[in-house]
Amino acid sequence: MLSKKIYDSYKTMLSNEGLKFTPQRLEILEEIVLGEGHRECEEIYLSMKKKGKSVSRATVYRTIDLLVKNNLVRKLELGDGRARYESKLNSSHHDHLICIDCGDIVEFVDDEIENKQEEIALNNGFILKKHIHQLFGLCKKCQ
Amino acid sequence: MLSKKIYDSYKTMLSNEGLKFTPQRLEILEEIVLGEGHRECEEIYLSMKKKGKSVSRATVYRTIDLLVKNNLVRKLELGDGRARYESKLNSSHHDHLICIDCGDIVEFVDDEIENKQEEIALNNGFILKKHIHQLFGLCKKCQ
DNA sequence: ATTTAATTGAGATTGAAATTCAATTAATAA
DNA sequence: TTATTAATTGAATTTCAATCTCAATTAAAT
Repeated sequence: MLSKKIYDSYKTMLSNEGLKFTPQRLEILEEIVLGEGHRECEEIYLSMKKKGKSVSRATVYRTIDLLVKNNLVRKLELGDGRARYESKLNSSHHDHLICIDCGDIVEFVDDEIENKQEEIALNNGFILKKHIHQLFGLCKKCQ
Repeated sequence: MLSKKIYDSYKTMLSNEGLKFTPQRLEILEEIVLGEGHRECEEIYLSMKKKGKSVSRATVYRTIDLLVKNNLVRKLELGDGRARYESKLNSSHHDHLICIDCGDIVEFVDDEIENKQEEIALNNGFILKKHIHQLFGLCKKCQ
């Protein structure tokens, strides 16, 4: 179950956007925050159906877009045409190391790289807004 | 026109893969090597048609996949659902800084980041095969 | 309780990319 | 050079994730 803090801030966020607080919207955030990370829309949708939730693919897609826009969820594009999603509420910023064989995902952060990125943007006259940094390779099991 | 060196190595590559050296395959590589970088399949296709080349979308898609697979062309996925392509023959390795407003692309390299990436992979038991590193922000004009 | 505008969901649509298959063509051998 | 053969091409079709449509439903303000 979602913590009161998250529950309330979600309600406030929706209210601020002039949107309604619906059972589907609540259950989709709940599914993402409490469930596995790095899942695609279809997996999230199927997991909810399996639990007997009344929800449609269209609403999952729409709500996830909303959550991404409001910084509650992070969208991962791994280049295979299907986006993955993970909650931003239970972990801090990180990038991803992905096994090209088994699909396993490891999270990493490197402060030096984070700083370098800012520096590079600055040196080119850019204001950095976001970045995508993904390392692809073979994990221990797959070598 | 393609240099003899590139022309010959392309022929060798195709031969090694048991593939035929066709006018379409030659002209598609020529278009990518001699034309603008960071273009999508459709742009490459239309540019060729404009020049009166006899080629189809299907062949452009198929040949580009082949060129990417053989390391002659780099594929860029910027998260908007359309892949961009650039020749790897006229420039060395680099990553990209992209303006989220005007779409302008600046290339960058940072040796320290390159090393850090290897280190991170190693520390997690991975053998690094490739990486995607994209910085998104506002360029000078768009701030 | 009523009103009103937002939301939902089944199904249709979109668009980039991949695939099909008959006609064509490159490459090898005669 | 010609014949043979297997690969290639391209128009059209298909795929698939994602988006959109619109009638029915529902949250929330009055």
